[in-house]
Amino acid sequence: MTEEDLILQQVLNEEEELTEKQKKIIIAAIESFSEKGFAATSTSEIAKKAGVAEGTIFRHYKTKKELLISIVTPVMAKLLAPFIIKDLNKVLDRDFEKFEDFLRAMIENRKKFLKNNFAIFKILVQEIPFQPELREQFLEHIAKKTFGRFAKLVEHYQAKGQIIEMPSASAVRLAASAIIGYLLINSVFGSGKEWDDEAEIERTIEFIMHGISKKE
Amino acid sequence: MTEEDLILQQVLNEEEELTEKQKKIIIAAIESFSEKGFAATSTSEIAKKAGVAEGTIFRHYKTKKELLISIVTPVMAKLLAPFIIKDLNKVLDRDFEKFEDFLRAMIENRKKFLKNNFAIFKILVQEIPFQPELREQFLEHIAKKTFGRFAKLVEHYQAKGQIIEMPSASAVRLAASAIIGYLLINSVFGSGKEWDDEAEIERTIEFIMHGISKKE
DNA sequence: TTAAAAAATGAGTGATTACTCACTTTACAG
DNA sequence: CTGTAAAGTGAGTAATCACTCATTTTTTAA
Repeated sequence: MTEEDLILQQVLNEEEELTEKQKKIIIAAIESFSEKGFAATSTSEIAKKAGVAEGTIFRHYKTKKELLISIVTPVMAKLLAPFIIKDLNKVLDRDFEKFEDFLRAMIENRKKFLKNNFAIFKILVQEIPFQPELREQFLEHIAKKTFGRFAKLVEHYQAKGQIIEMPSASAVRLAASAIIGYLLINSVFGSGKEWDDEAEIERTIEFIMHGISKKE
Repeated sequence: MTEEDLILQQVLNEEEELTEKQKKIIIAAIESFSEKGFAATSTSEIAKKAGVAEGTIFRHYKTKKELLISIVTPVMAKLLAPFIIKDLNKVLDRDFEKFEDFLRAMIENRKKFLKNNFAIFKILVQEIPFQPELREQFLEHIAKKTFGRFAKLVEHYQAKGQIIEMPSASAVRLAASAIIGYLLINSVFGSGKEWDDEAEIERTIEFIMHGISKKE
């Protein structure tokens, strides 16, 4: 439970048996795709960066696109896995009495994930609009499975009287917008000293719960 | 005041005098860049789609990148212009008594803009991570000018007692996250019949004002 | 009507692209 | 050791890339 978040490591170790050269190819490809974009990265460049002959790439991956997909797929499958697939059901009835506490844990969890997998995440976001395979995977893994789970979670807290009545899809959208907005801005400005992270997290949670209007 | 939002038309008509062929090049380039991405689009493809010789492109634009920038720059400059540069100051003290009304107008305004300029907007978002010139322009036009104006607007409504006390930057971030989240999801699912647009707009505004917690 | 300027052309440039394949090296079971 | 399969190689492929330039067509103005 220490560093299950490092998807790169996870893929390099667990999955199938990868040769040393193959690992180097993956690492080099992630770096280049993230920096320059998929289409603007050449296979010769990846080979050079990986210290490998260009032919070696095509021994393991039939095409350049297949290399991309082999990198991005595990992120898809695990993007929200720690909470969703493993823990969400427990969370639902046991762990968090208050929705606010769930939000806090959620933000912390996804923040770590994003930090640990920023390069791969960036590739994913960049290429989804152009790669139909990726879009399908995304809809399958994220949009359907994950979103459905969150909807149920919202309904749970609605039943408890902590969340107002509205379609659960809308509630998920609104909360997710705020959290994703926080995560993205934190990933850009998080290192600056004007950014008070603790405070911003609390403001985000407070905002999701109570908005920004003055109570009277 | 009818269709000032169509940036493409605006560029093609107003700006400098463009030849017919040049207009066709711009239209073809926007289409291809939006569909396949900048790096994956070839100049020969643009020329063919525009019904123009490839050399004609390079008569007007020194490089392919210059073509990209000439397309995206006006969007930058005008992305939030209608509200910001032209109307925001008036709005500030006169038009909207309540912050909620401002939000409503804001959402409607930006929704139209996005709908009318979706292809160019997509290109902008896609290429900002890879084109330093675009990033600079973005910081100059959007991040600084626009964000500063919004911050002032928030402070105005804080002074009126309609928004709780918090750093104005944080309030802008939170409200903008909710609005942008709405706009993006609307641009994807907005055509489906499960999407009740009026209701989602109101929920978004209500969320920004009061969050999703049950009042008691 | 004409001459100069601007716009447009498309064949041609060398560089680079993703990918192939005959070959060599390495790993390992019997 | 030996044989076999997998891993790795890098020169070579045709296609495509962004871009050039000598030439032709169109526009403009006197």
